Amino acid sequence: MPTIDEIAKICKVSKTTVSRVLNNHPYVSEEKRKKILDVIKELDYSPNYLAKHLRARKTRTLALSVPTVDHPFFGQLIKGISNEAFQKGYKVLICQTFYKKKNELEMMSLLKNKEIDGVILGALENEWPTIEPYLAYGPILLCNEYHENASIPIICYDEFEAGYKAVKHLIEKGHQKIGFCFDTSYSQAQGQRMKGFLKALSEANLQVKEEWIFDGAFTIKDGFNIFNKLHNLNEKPTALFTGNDQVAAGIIKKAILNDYKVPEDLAIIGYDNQLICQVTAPTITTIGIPIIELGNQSVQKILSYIEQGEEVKREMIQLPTKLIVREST
Amino acid sequence: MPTIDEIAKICKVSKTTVSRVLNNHPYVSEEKRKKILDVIKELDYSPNYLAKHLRARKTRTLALSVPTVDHPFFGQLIKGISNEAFQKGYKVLICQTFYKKKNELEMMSLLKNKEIDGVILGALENEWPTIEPYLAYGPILLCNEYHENASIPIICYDEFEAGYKAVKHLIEKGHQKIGFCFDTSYSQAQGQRMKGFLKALSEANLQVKEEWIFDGAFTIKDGFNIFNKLHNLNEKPTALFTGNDQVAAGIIKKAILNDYKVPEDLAIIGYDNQLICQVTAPTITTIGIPIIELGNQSVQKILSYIEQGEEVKREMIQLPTKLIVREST
DNA sequence: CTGAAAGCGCTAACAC
DNA sequence: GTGTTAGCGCTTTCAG
Repeated sequence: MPTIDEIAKICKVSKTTVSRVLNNHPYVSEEKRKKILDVIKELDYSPNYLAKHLRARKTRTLALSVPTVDHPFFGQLIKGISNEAFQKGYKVLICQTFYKKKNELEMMSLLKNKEIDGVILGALENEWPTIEPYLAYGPILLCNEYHENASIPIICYDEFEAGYKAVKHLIEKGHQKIGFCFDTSYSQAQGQRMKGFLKALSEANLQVKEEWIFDGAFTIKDGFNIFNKLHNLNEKPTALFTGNDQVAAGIIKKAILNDYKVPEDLAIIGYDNQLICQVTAPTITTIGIPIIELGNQSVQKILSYIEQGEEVKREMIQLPTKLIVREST
Repeated sequence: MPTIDEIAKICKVSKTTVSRVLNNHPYVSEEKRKKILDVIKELDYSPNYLAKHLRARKTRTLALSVPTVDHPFFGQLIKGISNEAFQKGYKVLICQTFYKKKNELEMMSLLKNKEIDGVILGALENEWPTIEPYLAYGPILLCNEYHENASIPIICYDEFEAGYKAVKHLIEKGHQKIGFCFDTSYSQAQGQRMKGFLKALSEANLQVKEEWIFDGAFTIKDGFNIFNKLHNLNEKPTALFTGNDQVAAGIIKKAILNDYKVPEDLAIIGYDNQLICQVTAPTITTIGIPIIELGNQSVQKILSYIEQGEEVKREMIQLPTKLIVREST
């Protein structure tokens, strides 16, 4: 790969001039510009990323953390964020936390290394005080997560209201024994969702039993396991707010195999409105989330901080969700 | 963020010495090493990625192309590849082609820019001659794809044999009218798969009708559409090799809704052995692919080229697949 | 309009 | 053991 110096030498100009045509500066004679452009094309020259950005002290790449990439929700989130970033001329480095604090911190240190210009947290593993110091190195933003003390922009949706309306729907369907699932990361977002769940229950003078609350709910397989636990309970819930369509699908499958009638014996409500909701039997009632919009807004917000060079401040953008009723409730 | 110079100044040593302790070189007095380490920790110093790698002329990052990230197969592939690369101290930049030649070339140019050290193609959109020149800038490797002329390592599995055994299974189940689906990218890998399909048919003296071959088969929704097309046919196939579990799930759902008996009226075989195979009713017969292994081997192979600095050469590693029989056939 | 020179932050000969 | 110096490839003053 030729360097800018070689181009300059061949064109018998200084590298300054080459740099100027590369960056579309004015004040270069048409003649030289043309010649330089020709040689650039001929030698198939392309400027060195590392050198260019070392000089500019920025990288035009963002990092995005997710628990794992092979989950439909996060797959779509990544897709949305990558597209939007790409259109603005930024690249996205995907970092999987696998629910480990350590992996999250390793990503944060990319910010210190100047390897990235900003971080979008699609998950939050560490306590906020652990993350906060990294703000000194670049903007950080929470997407699809929530934290009460985080002094950064939060792009999310109203998890409380989503939890509330899901459970309210189950209650209206006549259920009194309602369970809840959350994934391994007990995030504040899921805490909010649970508060909504509890509010709906208490409004109807209902109680939860502790054994109706299941954790580790993320995949179809987790759904299988949760069903097994539920099935072994003496007093079983008759409805479950699973917080995740994959989990819902897994539970439904096992329930049907064990001669439960869904939704009569066990009503199930998912979360995310993934396509899988439409292929199970019965189909899955769920909460629809504007994933792409979540991604777009996150990118726009973080880029505005990066490009203005302002200090991030706490602000919260909540996107609307909707209840989508199908056969499982 | 402090630089190496500041550390040096504070410790009253040259930056060479600081660099030496940073890189664990010998020949630094214990005393100075200790002092330097202390100051580094105190100032929370961390070396600048851009500067370090500009100097070293490498980036320790790989690019991986996939059609789109929000598809279970590619999600798992990304996960496997990222993990393996990460363990070896490399980062991976995910690039989505969305089946566009242009996007693929944009990724290839990262190699020219020295923004990445190597490329793993998880999809192949352009013709091989278009890609080949980029070999001058770094190693390229095909993963989960196949191309007869590509002079690079190919980590794949025997698509021909997979197609053959899938269709053979359908024939053994008594089917004579068997259809085939492929996704929008008519890759050579899928070509191989189709050859296996055709071989099995011809061995049994069976014919395909052109209208039994469906393209655009990638998602659950595509499965819905394909079912609709099939349903409108005068002469319908009684079995379908869908090439994809999501598509299989979509077709099965619509078929059941339209009072087909699966597998009696329409047998369906998927591809990939995703968890979704286990939650549909009926469950899906499929071909199991060693996705993680595919990723591991790809990373190991490309890193060996990057680190040895050798020219890549054609070599093919084929991993085994297996037929997993469930209720849909 | 154009070029010389400085410098982004780091590593590695090479000398001492 | 340690420091001086050059240079990775680029952009940007500043002077002409």
